[in-house]
Amino acid sequence: MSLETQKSENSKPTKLDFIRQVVADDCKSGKWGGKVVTRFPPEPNGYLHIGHAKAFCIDFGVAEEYGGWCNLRFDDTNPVKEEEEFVEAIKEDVAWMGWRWKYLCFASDYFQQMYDYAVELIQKGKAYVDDLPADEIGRTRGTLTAPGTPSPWRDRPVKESLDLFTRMKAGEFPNGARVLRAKIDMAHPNLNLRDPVMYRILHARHHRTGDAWCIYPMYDWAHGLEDSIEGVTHSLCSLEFENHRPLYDWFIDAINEGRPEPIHHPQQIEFARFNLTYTLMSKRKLRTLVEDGHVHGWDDPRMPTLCGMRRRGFTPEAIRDFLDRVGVAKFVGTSDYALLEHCVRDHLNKTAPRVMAVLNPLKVVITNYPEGQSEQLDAINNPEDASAGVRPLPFGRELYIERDDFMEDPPKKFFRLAPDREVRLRYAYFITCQEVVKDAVGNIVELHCTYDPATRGGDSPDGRKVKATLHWVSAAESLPMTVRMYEHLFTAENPEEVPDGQDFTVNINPNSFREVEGFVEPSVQGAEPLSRYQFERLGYYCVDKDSTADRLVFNRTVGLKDTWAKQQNKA
RNA sequence: UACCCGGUGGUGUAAUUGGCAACACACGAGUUUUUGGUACUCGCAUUCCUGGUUCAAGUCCAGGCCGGGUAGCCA
Repeated sequence: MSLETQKSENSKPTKLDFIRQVVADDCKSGKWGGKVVTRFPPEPNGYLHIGHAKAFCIDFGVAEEYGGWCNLRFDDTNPVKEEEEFVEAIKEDVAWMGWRWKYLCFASDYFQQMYDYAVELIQKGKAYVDDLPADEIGRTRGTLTAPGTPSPWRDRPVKESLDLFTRMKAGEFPNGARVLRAKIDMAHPNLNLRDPVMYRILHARHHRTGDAWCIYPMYDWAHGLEDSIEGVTHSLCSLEFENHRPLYDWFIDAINEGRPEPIHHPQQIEFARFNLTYTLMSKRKLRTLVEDGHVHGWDDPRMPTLCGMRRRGFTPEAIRDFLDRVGVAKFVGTSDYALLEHCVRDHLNKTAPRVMAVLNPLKVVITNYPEGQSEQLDAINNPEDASAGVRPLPFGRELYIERDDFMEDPPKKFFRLAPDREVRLRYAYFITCQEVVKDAVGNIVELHCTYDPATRGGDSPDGRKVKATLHWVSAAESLPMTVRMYEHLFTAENPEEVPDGQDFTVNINPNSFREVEGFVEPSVQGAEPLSRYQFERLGYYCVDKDSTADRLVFNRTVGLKDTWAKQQNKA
């Protein structure tokens, strides 16, 4: 299959980013025999967020577009930090985003192979066991501007290193007693090449290998080998590993030196991670938010975690669309949260059924509507999708409308209900406000209106117009519900930007969470958690997992664009 | 003050590899509308700076400025 065909089948007319450019060129030149193998290599020590999603959408996306495959590989080289629980959560999130891995892999599956390679390096005089304590290794590494100094054990005989390394593996030494180091160059301007540690002693139970090992490979030693073993052609990663690439190359070259069958040497390409306005991506800071109770958990709908965004009501399609539009480059920028919201609205507009709900109810009594009577009206489920059909909607004498939709003394541009003014109730009737009923202190308690029976369905036979259409629910036949309203978690576009000696928590938005009680039309009865709706004229809402048979709970995913509110804010 | 990588509207990316700076979002102004939604129209840039090469430079060269990454037995 030709590249062109492939691309058009995936209907991605977008120009190639610099990574896809390289991959396309490699496919054309036959560099890897036309093969494309990528991988997404998370460490199973936390939940995935939108930043990870950018990475794995590139990994899986590139593989798919060029007829190759992508592995999901857990980088589980540090048993003290990793847990099985996260393996499952990560698999769920990647799958939810719509990706299918070819092989499910674990770095720990390659421990023996890595060990064998390490022994070879020692035999070649390219690695040595160092007895220096950790702090001493740190001190002798030098600084950014000053060279390091060689360890006194650097030139110890190969035989001795071999013996010591074997005994490290056998468990003869306590944690931290010795390490295996690559013998490269203690004066190298790239600090990664100053005899990096390859193995450390860690007497810890591993979530997959149990007690089989008490020495564990360091990331820099392991990662390139994992890619090599899996035949990864394009090892895509973030910018901070640019400085590590020479080390990975050195390791593979060192292994291949004098080897009749060279092992596979993957090509690493780095791209920039991305930042999102009003959002924090650092795992440590997200943990602080959870542990200090600023949010209600890792899947709090305000969190940028995939589980949080899922609970919020974001769709995988919208997230992917957003990531596609953000693009790939080497410039570390900050994407606009508004773009994410746009993508979410865009997808939900096409797919979410419409429903009417009132979040800040104001009672309306239709005084000329017969008491005790009710009727069913037809409502369109989705004007963007004719196949979604219609549903019945109960109408009665007493209704609720949104408090914001009435003003006793309206300004010039206010089109909604006001005394003596006529508006349309969506899919129902034209009504006219006749009387404003207030309590003792002057609060508006209810409105008395009359309706025009001839406008049933919302059209006037005489052709007269109204300036506004309001959403509403029947007081007698609507369902009470709790709605959780979310705002940005931070008030600052860049939450990291803080005055003097303060930390990011000063930027936390105290109003990011608010619960309101409202009413929704009866058609949503029994909706499953994660069901998404548009509450007409309000926004997109999704059923929360806390919802029960007798109490509906919704999360606001994102509001509709609101030019009226925008004008108000300017005034 | 070492090494590596970057710098194009407010934001994020394009520019057939030297040929009229394009797209989306945001913002502003309108049209349509039984959602003040959607859709549609219009507006919004001295390509970080200074020199150089060239008929022609965002693109090539030189110097500068600014930003990011790097000193775990973390990944």
